Amino acid sequence: MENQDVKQEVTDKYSLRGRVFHRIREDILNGKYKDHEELKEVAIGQELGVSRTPVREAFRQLELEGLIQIIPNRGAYVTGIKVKDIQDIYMIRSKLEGLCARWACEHITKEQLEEMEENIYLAEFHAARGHMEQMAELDNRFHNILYESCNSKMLEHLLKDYHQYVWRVRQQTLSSSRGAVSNVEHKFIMEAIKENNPDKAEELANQHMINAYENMLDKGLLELYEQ
Amino acid sequence: MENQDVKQEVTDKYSLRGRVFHRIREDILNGKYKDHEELKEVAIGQELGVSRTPVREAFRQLELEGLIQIIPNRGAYVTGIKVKDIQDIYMIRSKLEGLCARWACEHITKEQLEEMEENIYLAEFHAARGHMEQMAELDNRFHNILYESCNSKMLEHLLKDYHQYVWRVRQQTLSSSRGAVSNVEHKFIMEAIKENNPDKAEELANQHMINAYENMLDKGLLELYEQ
DNA sequence: GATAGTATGATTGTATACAATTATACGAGT
DNA sequence: ACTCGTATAATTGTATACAATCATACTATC
Repeated sequence: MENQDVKQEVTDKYSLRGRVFHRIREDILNGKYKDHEELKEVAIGQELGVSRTPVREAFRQLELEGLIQIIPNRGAYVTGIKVKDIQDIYMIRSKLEGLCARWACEHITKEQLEEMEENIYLAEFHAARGHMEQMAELDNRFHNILYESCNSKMLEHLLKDYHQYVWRVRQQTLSSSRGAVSNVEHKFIMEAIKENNPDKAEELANQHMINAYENMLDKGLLELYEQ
Repeated sequence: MENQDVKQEVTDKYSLRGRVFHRIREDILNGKYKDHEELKEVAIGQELGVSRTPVREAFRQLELEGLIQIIPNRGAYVTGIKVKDIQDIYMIRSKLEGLCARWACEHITKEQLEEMEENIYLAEFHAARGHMEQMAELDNRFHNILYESCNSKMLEHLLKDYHQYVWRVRQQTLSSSRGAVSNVEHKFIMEAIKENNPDKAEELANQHMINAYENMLDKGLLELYEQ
């Protein structure tokens, strides 16, 4: 099954459709294409140097991810990131990361635990020096390890999706002072998993998300996405 | 935004792609296409009387839903329903239906509450007479009302997806004696929402899913999907 | 007989051509 | 001036043609 992801990456890298899909996805998430903007097949095809076919296939996928809305015989329109959606995702993730941490207690491998410890150790180093970019990357990686350690492809896939979705906001959040605090929370979560305490791990992961969310609110970071 | 769903239905009904998508989806979920079976574009196109283009677009969507796996330049292979996936989904849904019920306390409309009451009342009637088909439909509808009442398009969409995914299993479960019990649980959930008690509503919805899951295990209904 | 290499056929990936639908502009009628 | 209808342009929906890739079978070589 890990195979599938590898294959997927290969697809995305070498097929035009995959490249178009990821490119448009990025452009929407990064704000190049604004809310309600119309995406035209030929225009995007020309911009990327491909025909309409791979563009259309990419559109179908983007629609299923909720990033665009396709109206039959009319066109594809960007569905921008809504503040409400981000809020909802944080609450949903709160529950699911809790579940993920709970399952991780039983299924995490020695290698994954070691990588977590290394991750946290490294993050302490970079936090002390204010290396924001590295912090963001390490945070990213910590959560991905957690997702992979729960032994559920379903949950892993779901959480990775949401994680991606709020990536931009998250990066800004971590660029604030929360980086160090967040890392300490990671440490507690890891320790709970290590001592195989599912209730504690769940509760901590739960709270970790809520803290991140409230920090975001406090800092007014969501206003960037106000409509 | 409710508009979007309507538009989507129109697409699915009138576009070839939408029809192909739903048809293949059904066929996979209903077991016509077995696990690991290869789906060939031309064959399916001929069977449905369309060209490869709409079939390919449908494939891309099915891949994103995880129902098929596309290996570049090789083909599309059915990813059958795994027992593990169903188990995971029930646990994920347990958490999310809880969250949904919690949010419903604040956001449910008078109309939705009335439809819920009617639903439960009707279900009592059919449960007493052993009308399994109606019970399944009413259960379906109850959960959909709940999803729609939480005021979160994100959560609603997610829960509806999962609900669909385990539809077959669920129907079998309800065809057993649990129908009446399940309806009583619905009643309690509704009452908790009605009296605006989020903690209680969440806990009850939570447990409702776990009960459904354990009933499924007890009855050995998952063995139908054993690989 | 086993294996490596090659040729052939099947299948997918992409581009393009044509059909259907929708939006826009223009003009006639009031 | 306004509205309705029609013509035209733009855009998407679908089908098909061609290119690239992969699987299979056959043959030559050891």
